Amino acid sequence: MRIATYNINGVNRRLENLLSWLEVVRPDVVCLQELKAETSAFPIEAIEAVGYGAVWQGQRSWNGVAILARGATPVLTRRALPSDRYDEQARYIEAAVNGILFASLYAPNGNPRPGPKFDYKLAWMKRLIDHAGGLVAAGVPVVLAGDYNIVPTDDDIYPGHREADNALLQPESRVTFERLLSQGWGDSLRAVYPQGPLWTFWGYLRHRWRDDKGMRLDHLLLSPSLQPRLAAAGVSREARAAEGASDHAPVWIELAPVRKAPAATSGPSRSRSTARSRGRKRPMTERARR
DNA sequence: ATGACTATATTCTATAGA
Repeated sequence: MRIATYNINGVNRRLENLLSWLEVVRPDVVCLQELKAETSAFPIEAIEAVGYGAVWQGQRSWNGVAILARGATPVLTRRALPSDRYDEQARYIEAAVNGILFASLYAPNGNPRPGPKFDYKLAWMKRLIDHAGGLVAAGVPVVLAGDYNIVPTDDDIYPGHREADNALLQPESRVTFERLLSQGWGDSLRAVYPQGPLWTFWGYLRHRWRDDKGMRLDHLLLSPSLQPRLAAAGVSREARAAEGASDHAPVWIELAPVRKAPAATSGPSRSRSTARSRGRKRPMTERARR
């Protein structure tokens, strides 16, 4: 199952970029952010025409989130975070597809700092953490996908940057991301690529794309039960390189199918995988202790 | 300190983004 998150930066302005990317990558589920369109202006007919169903929450001018599913309509579970007093800001939508719960979230930017926008960023993240904690406690399989507007570590921004005042890098911002992970969520891109550049955003200003000076802002967090199924991950840089592209690239993961319990009549394929697991090295923690 | 770039609404200018 291929899952992607994509800050599209205007779903109507970039509809052709979105459709051509969908037709090439064919993800099973896509979480979109920054629709920049009212709910009534979401291009559902064009999206259905390439084989996707969708749920979405729009807003005039800014924000806006959606969840797309190939060959299915996601089952909506909520259109905002609980106790969200800022419902006019369309930043969260949640829906189930094939037994997995998906959230598409667009966290506040928070600049300039200090100020009310930074306060709102931290307050919104606290509401996300409260809700996410409930999802982990419930034990359901969940993917929290979206633009978190947080650079988690110094390894997630181009070297030599001068962004020290940026709300996306502040310790208070990073702590909220760490609190999420400490609930048990797995940062899937870093699970596959533990170190090194993994940019998902390159600003339009100052030739950031040409110079490959990016940041990692878009994250796919997996609930504990899904983490063993993580098979591959990547950033669709070709979409950022395209004409008229969003300033974000799509980020994707591949989840392996659920392994079925061995049936009594299982054939030769089972013995092969058993042999492979027998030859596996001992876990890192065990080796490290010696 | 400012603007550079790209978007939408407030539209020959302002606001937001990151």
